[in-house]
Amino acid sequence: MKRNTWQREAVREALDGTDGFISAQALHSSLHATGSPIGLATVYRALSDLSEQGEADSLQSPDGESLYRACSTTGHHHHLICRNCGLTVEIGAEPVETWAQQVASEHGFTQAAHVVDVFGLCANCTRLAAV
Amino acid sequence: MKRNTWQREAVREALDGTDGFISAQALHSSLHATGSPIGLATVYRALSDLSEQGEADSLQSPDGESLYRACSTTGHHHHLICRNCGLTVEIGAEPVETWAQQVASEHGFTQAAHVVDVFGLCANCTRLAAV
DNA sequence: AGGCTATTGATAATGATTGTCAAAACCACG
DNA sequence: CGTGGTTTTGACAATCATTATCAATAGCCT
Repeated sequence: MKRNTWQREAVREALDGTDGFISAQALHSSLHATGSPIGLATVYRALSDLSEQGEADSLQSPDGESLYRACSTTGHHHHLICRNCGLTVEIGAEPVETWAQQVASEHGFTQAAHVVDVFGLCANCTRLAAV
Repeated sequence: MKRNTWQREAVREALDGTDGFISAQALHSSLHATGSPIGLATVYRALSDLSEQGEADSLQSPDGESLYRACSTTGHHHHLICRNCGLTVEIGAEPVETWAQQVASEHGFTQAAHVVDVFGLCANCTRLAAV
């Protein structure tokens, strides 16, 4: 059975209060900074639970870390991420969904899953970078 | 200056002779299996070099390993990968390219890059899995 | 309240990747 | 064909994120 603990709740809230993606390590530090004695292993467990239950999304940073994010929509969606400031926009991707399915079946593949993330510079960072 | 060594050549050839993506570790084992005394660190270095020079593509497997592949086309393309046997098909993704650009600009993002990979089970593995 | 069991957390273990550094290999050049 | 200066190699240690271990704790049901 699934039990409710303050630790899990703390992780959920910390995620909610964070803009963009954050690593398990960073989230743990952040919690410690606010005085929470939560353990690192617990943060990892809570995050992978949340991710499994669809309450959080996860992706891998270019250098191999797993990053997590609390997502407002529970359905399937993708992300548009500013590579400079981390700002993240949730985006639907209907055209991509159908395209992925089609390409997969064209080649005889089944159980197609896909990784689709768009990295760029948000309007703000674009302006700053132009200077 | 960049020097040519048989080790670098060996890594390049091993990559060429491999279907689909392969991890640095696996490539190293594979080389050892053929009698090559090449060192693990060297394989890592050679792979990251090849990847930087655009002679190889790299991506991260769902469990965080870095995988490499020699790609036939040097242009921009994506991959359809069998998550069981590693079989890989290079796919163009025109619809996705335009979609990504469009979504990015809709949100004021510039310099949009994207990660698009489709994982599934190839026809063969699908059949095996059905048993 | 009592008991059963899931969860926690400190720490060890794992596993991929990168750093270190002396020895060996490469590449002009004479 | 040697020689010298540098790059590259490779064995091994170090790092870093993540996962496993396991006794102690804390939830939840009755």
